[in-house]
Amino acid sequence: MARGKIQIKRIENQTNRQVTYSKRRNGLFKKAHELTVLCDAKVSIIMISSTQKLHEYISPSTTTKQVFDQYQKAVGVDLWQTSYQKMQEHLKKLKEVNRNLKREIRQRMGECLNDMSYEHMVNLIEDIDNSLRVIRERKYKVITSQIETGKKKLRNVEEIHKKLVFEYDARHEDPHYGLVENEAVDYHSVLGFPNNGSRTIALRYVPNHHHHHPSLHGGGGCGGSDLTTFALLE
Amino acid sequence: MARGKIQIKRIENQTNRQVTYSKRRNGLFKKAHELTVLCDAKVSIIMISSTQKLHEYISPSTTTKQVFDQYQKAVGVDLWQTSYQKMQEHLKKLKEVNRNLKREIRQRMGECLNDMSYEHMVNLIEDIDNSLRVIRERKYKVITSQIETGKKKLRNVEEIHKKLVFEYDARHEDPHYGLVENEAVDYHSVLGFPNNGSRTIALRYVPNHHHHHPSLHGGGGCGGSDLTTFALLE
DNA sequence: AACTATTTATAAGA
DNA sequence: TTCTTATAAATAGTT
Repeated sequence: MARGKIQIKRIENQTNRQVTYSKRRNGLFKKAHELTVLCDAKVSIIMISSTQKLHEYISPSTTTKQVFDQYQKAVGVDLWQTSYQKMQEHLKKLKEVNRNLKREIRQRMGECLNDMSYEHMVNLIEDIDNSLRVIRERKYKVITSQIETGKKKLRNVEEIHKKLVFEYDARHEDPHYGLVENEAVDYHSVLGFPNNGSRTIALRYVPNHHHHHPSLHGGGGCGGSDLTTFALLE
Repeated sequence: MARGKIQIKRIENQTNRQVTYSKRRNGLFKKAHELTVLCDAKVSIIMISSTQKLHEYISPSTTTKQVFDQYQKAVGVDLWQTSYQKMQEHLKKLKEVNRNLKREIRQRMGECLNDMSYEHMVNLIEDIDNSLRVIRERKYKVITSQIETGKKKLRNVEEIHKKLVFEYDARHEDPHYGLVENEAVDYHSVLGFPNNGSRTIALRYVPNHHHHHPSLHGGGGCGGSDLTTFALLE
């Protein structure tokens, strides 16, 4: 607007364009500020240059966030306002639910009974009583099944033991009996016990040593590392 | 900037202010658009007048939301991004807490016991048992206090009844005794019972009719609306 | 909303 | 970037 009129169209020379951007940006911001003061208005300007640089003007009496919020309220466009509000409502509901759950637990634990009606108390007692019965039944079942498992495992051990004794006796009657190699018995897989039981019984039995006769009643020559262990029920 | 220089300060005359607002707003938007075209830039202007009216300019190549998003990314400052994230974390935590509370309740109600350890189950039973004891004690207390209150009220009624019988007998011995008007006894206030008890006993006693002798054993002449009622304990 | 005297913004050059 | 300056554009006050 000086030294010659210009066409309003993209300035192709990049340097020129940037200079003009800078000059006119200042002009725009100055005008915006004058408008702010003269007319008691609020102005927010955000500019992004062709090189993606960002500049902003905001009236001194406000903040960009405030203007954003007002814009949203006025235009109604869903920038994020609604999702924000929905979130807050969700939060509120969750808190409410939470409070109720906590109250229920407290009541079930015998607290906060002062403001409870007599009828409600009777119902609560009946309810808890039923629950207790259910849980005790469950506990009973667990115990029963554990005992059952224990019995089976015991029977297994006894059977193996019997076999071993039988073989032992047979060998004593006939020294040539049973000199078979690789006769190892995998107790662990037979019993289905884990290796790492916390309480174990060591049976001094060395199954897989060549040129050795198995001995149930333990010879001193058996190293500790060869002990076969049986986990017991905890 | 024409026909005289002006000071950049608030225009007090409202009409002038609004005219200037309108003119300069157009000027600003025009400049913004020229900048957009000349410099290949993106400009967002939001203006709020002193009368809270909102106007905006946005470069044709973009949208206000896009500019907002870019602004947030660039400025990064706490417009709402962080508060949004904080909210989401809060929400997540609440949901987690909620889930745990619900699980606890379900367990206390005897559900979801399959994945509970035996020890945990024993503890739970003990805990619930204690709670039940507490609640039953509480229930007992409530019953006790209600019975106590009932006894007191009963004693009151008996006393009043005795007095009435005594007065009745006295009057039969001496026909001139006790011809006193306004001898009404307010049973309700004496007993402390509410008027609207659901179960009531009607005592046919008309205390406040002039020219009538009180009769405890009810004459047919007594209208139903004059019945004095006693609320019983529910 | 239109007019216009004047101020202001700014394009081009330094 | 900043300064200068001729000139285009914006606009205050008026109609």
